[in-house]
Amino acid sequence: MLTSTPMSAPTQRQQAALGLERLAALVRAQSWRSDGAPPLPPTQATVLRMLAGSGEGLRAGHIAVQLGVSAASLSDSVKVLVERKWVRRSADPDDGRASLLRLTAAGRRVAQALSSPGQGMDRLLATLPEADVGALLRLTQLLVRAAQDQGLASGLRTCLGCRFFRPYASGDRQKPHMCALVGQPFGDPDLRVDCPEHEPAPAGRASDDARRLAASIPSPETTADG
Amino acid sequence: MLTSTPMSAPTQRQQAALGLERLAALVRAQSWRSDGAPPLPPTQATVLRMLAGSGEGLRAGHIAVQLGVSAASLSDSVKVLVERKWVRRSADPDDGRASLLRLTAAGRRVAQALSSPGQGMDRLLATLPEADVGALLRLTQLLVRAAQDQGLASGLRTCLGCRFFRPYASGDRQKPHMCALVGQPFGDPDLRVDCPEHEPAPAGRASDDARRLAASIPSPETTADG
DNA sequence: GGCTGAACGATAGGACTCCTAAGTATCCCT
DNA sequence: AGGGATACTTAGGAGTCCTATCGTTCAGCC
Repeated sequence: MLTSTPMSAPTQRQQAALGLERLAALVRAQSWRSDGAPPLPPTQATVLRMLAGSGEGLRAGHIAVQLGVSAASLSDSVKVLVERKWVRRSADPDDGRASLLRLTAAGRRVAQALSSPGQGMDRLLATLPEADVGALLRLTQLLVRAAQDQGLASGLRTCLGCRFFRPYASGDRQKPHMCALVGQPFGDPDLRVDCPEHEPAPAGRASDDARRLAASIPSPETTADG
Repeated sequence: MLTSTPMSAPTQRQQAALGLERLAALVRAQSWRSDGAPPLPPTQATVLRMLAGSGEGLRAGHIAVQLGVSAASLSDSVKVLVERKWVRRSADPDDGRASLLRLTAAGRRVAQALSSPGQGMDRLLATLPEADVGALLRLTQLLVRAAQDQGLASGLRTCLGCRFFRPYASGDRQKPHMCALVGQPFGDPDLRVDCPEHEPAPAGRASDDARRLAASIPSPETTADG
């Protein structure tokens, strides 16, 4: 009998991989149809959002690394954004070979519309209870971190992998983690994906943090209202 | 009052949205570099995996809907797969307009290599503790379900939204849910993304299930081993 | 100062993905 | 049988992404 699927029940990992892949496809597709805001191609939208989140401009290479695409690919997208007058190149004072990308006033307006509540992903996440959003945030960080470790992307400025990050160091249940830079406790919901103050941690420490964070489950307390 | 960014600290939702978007980009980029297996373009890989998971072939429209792309887009990808002799079209006995897509022997080999452990997403998920994989599975289902509700994708055969799904109906902690079709209890890790036996539930019931599942947090018991 | 190798980034050429619009064949309903 | 809806394909065009190559600049070295 040679059944096409060797096991009757696929493993949880396989199912999760399928789900994640499907979700990724939908997330990307979402960008084309964002109603209300101008329907931008997905990569362009992402670049605009990244620029909006970083006051003084970003280098092309930095963005390419964060998205896991080649410098050439990114150059394509930037070219279009420049043609549309949403992004401006300016010289990087620190490096004559590089240029800093900044939003123009028009670009800032577009970026604003993109990340306004009710747009894109935000609309999906609004359907989740708060505790789940925190859990999702933690999981995405772990996975992005894993991707980093495997050389798929590097240079992401997440709390995980930052030398100032102290997981479960505050003793506070609601805000268990600490940022050693600002000296303040914070919780899963406050984990940053692209923190301007980020400084990379030594490789060993980062993996260790990841393991500690991974072993925990967000505390049910925050769901009190069931 | 209409402030652009009301708070200096980004909300958890915005951070999660950023993380999800970044993760989606990485997930997609991953496909190009899968080492060991042939580096397939992401959409083609996804289609092959879907076909591998469904014994008797799928209709083009079904796949398009699951991926959230237009029928025309999907037709493009299928054309390439057929040219490469990995997929074969055969007549759908039930509908003369449609054709069923099936893997050829060669296609089956490729698909197998793609989903073998250690490939693609599986490698990322292997870094997570088991309980987190379960949590991720649940979250992806909720989000995919939310996407369905918003008309971004329909036709996905997830447990959520299936008329046989009974969340938290078994009383068993480890396997709290029930599938009314097979009459067996199962847990978060067993939730299906693309179940062949799926039958859609009435709209109201589905949303209700989603809410119940959303309100819960995976039980820490499954992590016993810290 | 001038040379060399590495790094940043742009361009060229090609493949893949995705869209809308329009066309063909089939199905289903009246 | 006729008419509208449905499944799918084709055509045309834009966006994304790759590798390979090139020009510029930086950093280290003579």
